[in-house]
Amino acid sequence: MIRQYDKIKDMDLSFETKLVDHKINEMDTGRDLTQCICHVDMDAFYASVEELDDPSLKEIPMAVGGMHMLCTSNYKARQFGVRSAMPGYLALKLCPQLKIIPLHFPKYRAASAKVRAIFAKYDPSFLPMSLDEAYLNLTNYLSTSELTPEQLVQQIRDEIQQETQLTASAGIAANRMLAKICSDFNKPNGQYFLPMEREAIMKFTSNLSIRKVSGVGRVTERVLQTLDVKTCGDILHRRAILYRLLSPISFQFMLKCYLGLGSTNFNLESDRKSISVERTFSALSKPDDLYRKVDELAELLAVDLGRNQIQGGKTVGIKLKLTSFDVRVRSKTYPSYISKKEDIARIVKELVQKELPVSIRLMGIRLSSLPPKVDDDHGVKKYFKKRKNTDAGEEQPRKISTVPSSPVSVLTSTSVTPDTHLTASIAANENAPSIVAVTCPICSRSLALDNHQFNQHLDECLNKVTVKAILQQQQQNQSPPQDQTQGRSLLDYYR
DNA sequence: CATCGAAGGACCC
DNA sequence: AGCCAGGGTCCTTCGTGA
Repeated sequence: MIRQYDKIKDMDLSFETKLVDHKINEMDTGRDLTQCICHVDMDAFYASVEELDDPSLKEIPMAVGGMHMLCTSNYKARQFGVRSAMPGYLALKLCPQLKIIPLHFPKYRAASAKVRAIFAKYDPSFLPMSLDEAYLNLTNYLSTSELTPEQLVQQIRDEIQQETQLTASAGIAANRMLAKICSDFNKPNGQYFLPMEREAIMKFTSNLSIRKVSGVGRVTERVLQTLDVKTCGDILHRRAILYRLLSPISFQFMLKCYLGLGSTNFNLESDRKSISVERTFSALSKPDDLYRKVDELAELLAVDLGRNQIQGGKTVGIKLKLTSFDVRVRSKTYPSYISKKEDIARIVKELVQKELPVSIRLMGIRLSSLPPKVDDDHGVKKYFKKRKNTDAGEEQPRKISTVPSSPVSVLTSTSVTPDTHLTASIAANENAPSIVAVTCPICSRSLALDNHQFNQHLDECLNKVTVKAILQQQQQNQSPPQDQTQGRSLLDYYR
């Protein structure tokens, strides 16, 4: 798939560059710098809570979790390289004297509740992401106080420490994406303030490793690395290439990274989409053993369903991790909601049966297509919420994403072979400042212009029409372009 | 052909 | 100095009903 890149990399991408620049400009000027968002992250949360109960743990390397996997480690243990999300056996190799404490969720929940009570004082609609992490919108509070954002956040963190004896780190910035990154900057017991100003933000992102952005993991990092993109600032130089290579959604995401854009609203009305249980065990392959596991899991899931007040789900799915570590996911959707333990078990067994013979080390079962949450009000309020949601999303993740054809179609649709067409005209212009007949790829008009005029025309055209409108127009005017770029998703590069 | 369901992944905490 | 566990979300692609 790198071949796709090789093909593109030597091409003339001046048109793409223009198109992207226009898009960047649009996004840049639409920037919202009015909000003050804070991301608070408790330091080594589970481990710190355990240390509260047993202060002697502070003096030794310690981690919380199980032999299979650790959730957190204290800072003593981190000196040995013991990190969270590390299997216990490996951690013990790194640090033989490591003490591993089992999880005590009720304790963590209690500590979390105290912290959240503090958050609520400063932002009643704060957004908890997990027990130890939350976003706060401090804009309102700041408007009624003399404090600077930094002073206010210091105050919040002091309060947390007084109330719980636990320390927190925080990031303060114009949106969630930036605040999240900032909270990592002065990690244990510190905070970082990124002013809500364009210049400061652009400077910040220009040298920021792309990997710091939430949503960019190992795979994406590697793919981008092969495209010479290491920092958010690098995205600008590679914008045309990225535009050609990535899906609209991925590309939009890249531009946001470059510009330091992120969402500021917390009302993501997130009812859950699925509920599941899964367990790892020593290899099983006998059907009877598998079915017994199914019964166990179905039982657990049914209990969970009840505890979460979920009526049921229309889609029943299984996940099998083979002893080879390959993963198989299967699912089936029904017209009515499935909720009873027996029904779940029966359907799951059918799904499992089709996979036989298998030897697996993990089995998971899942219910999705859950019923919409009916929060006891009729019509009006729901309608209101919906509206609020859509108009608040002025910078939602998928703006150009609804375009079914690829962005490349802008190019491919106008003339038979637009690339050669464009480059031909430009090449001609190099030889002499002659006037060449070209077809504008945007408005589809035939033009007799020299290179400079043509570029000017492009600018005008781009300013008049939004990218979306362009694409729509192209779509209805043109026959479907034969698109040789199939895999523009990041993931495709991996194969 | 717009939609949906299924499968496969990446990623997050 | 290996990618694990368990609970999720979201994105993408493909195939199939219309």
